[in-house]
Amino acid sequence: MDEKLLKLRHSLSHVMAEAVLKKFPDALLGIGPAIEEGFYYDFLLPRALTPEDLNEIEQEMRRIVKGNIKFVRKELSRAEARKAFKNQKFKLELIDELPEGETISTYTSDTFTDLCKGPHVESTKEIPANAFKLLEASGAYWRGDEKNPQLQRIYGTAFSSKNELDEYLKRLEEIKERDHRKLGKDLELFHLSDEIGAGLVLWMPKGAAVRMALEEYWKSAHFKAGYQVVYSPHIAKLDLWKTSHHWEFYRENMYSPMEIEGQDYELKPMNCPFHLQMYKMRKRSYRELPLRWAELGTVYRFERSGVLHGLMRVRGFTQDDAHIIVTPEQLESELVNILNLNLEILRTCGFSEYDIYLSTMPDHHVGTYENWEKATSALKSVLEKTNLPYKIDPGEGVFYGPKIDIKIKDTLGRAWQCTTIQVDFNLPEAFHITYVGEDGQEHQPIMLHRALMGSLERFFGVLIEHYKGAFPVWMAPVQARLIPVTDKQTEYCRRVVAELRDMGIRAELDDAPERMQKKIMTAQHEKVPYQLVVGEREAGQEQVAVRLRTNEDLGPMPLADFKRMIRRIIDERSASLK
RNA sequence: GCCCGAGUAGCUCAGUGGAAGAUCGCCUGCUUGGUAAGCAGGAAGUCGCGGGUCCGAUCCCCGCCUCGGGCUCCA
Repeated sequence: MDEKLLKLRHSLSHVMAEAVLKKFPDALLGIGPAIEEGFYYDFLLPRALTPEDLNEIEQEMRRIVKGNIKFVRKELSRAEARKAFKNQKFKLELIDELPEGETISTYTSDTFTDLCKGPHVESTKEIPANAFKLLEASGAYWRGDEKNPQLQRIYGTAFSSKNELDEYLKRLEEIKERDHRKLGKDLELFHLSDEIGAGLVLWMPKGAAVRMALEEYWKSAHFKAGYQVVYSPHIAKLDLWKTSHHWEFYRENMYSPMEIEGQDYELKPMNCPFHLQMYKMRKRSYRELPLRWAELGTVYRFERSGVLHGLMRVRGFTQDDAHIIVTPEQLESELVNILNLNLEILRTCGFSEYDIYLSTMPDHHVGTYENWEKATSALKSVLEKTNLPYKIDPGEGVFYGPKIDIKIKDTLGRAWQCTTIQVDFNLPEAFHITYVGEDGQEHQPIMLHRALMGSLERFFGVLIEHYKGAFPVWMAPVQARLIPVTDKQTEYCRRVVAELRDMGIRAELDDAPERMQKKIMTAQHEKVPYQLVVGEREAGQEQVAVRLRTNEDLGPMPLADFKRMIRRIIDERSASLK
């Protein structure tokens, strides 16, 4: 965000606070910063805000802005500041936490003075009165800590011109239209049923078709990259999770154990301990490494009810997981392999822009500082060698090791965390896994955890929003829909469907007692890539008239030509339709 | 989990302290139509669940559930 916009938004948050104080003179003030998409301010108020309140506050803000109010900065001593904000306990807390020697300043505009280091606009003259809007009120804990009192946060947004505001509001509308929950319902991709339980996904046939296409591609890409696929059960003895340290470090996300014949079993939140048991089935040689075991493993994690969100945040999900056992010498080159496979898979699925983060050692962790250091520098060096720009996320690693997280950017530029690549010295240690080296001695290998799509549920949610439901042909739930012009062509259409299905193409006949135009509209709404219209002319000449969901009409073509075209588009996993 | 808001037909959504509505979809009949909605008829609702107030509650009150927007956390 540029400096000008930042000043504008931050100044508006002060104007908003003034308006709120006029309405609620006893309001206690939290903080009120400018943010990525606007600004907010937190207040402790005597009652809950209503939408009408927001309206009134916004009107009052417009009145204030039009008054050409000056923003005046003043520096003061800690004692003066404490005195000035003696009735504002949250501000006092902030003052007391300012480090010794820090300049303390306030900004006064009109009747409102706030503890603030600035900067601000010179005067509200610089704020266009028609380019800001209050968006919503919600709850927010003081300082983001749920042990603290909950304040009411008012969000607003502001721009340098009405045009930009309108564009932003239009973008919000666009986001709403792409919402995977809405599209998932309209297109019958998935279903979340109260009676099944929150955060537990039912994949409807059309969503399942997309998933199968993804899984098929995923398997072939992994096969080429030297992976082997494995399967493991959904529950395991609680002791396994104690050995792995998950019970100690990850318990808050795990479900309560269930007792089976006097033994405690636990629903799996991760796949790794299973793969380690497979490794330990027998003695392993360095000649077998790197050992790459992949599993579409379904895990269950407890998530607080308030964080669940469609497919993006659920309680049961399938990771495209893999665990790779390497010797220390193989670590870096294997990380490069993973990154390459990852970028290839993401690109094929339509994503070519990313935000990459390197997450370092968290406070609560296992393992030696030395190992953490080694692992972190390996990740760093690989990112640098592959020329991928990244940011450091300090303290955000997993308890057993540092990680690279990749957020993919969709068509609207929104970032979604999917890929995670983690280095782990802990589990090999905890499970005492070894390999016999060239020297005949036992050594401890390093384990890599990685999920590229992340979870199929979230990845699917991102895909739905990215493509707005109009999936590339290779993923599309229905790839071709046969539309007879009259009933007389139904038999021919049935035969074409059978022939296409023989080729593995998801083709369907629309034999509803409706007119062709209606069937085209239905296919358009369902975003079916190819609508094959068949009238007397086509049926008589072994042809189909090909209409694309882009509304483009390719006209009649020999059925054999269409088959060749769709075969090629699918095999190339092309984003195009012809 | 917490704060705020919402829950009416399969979907989207009107509505009312006194007989529950529309559109699309679904079913039936007619229509056989050449690139985005043919005509007619019909079925469909425990008005989220439980309790309370009231002669009477889908509507008012209380509790719960689910969903949405946030806070916090994550694939």
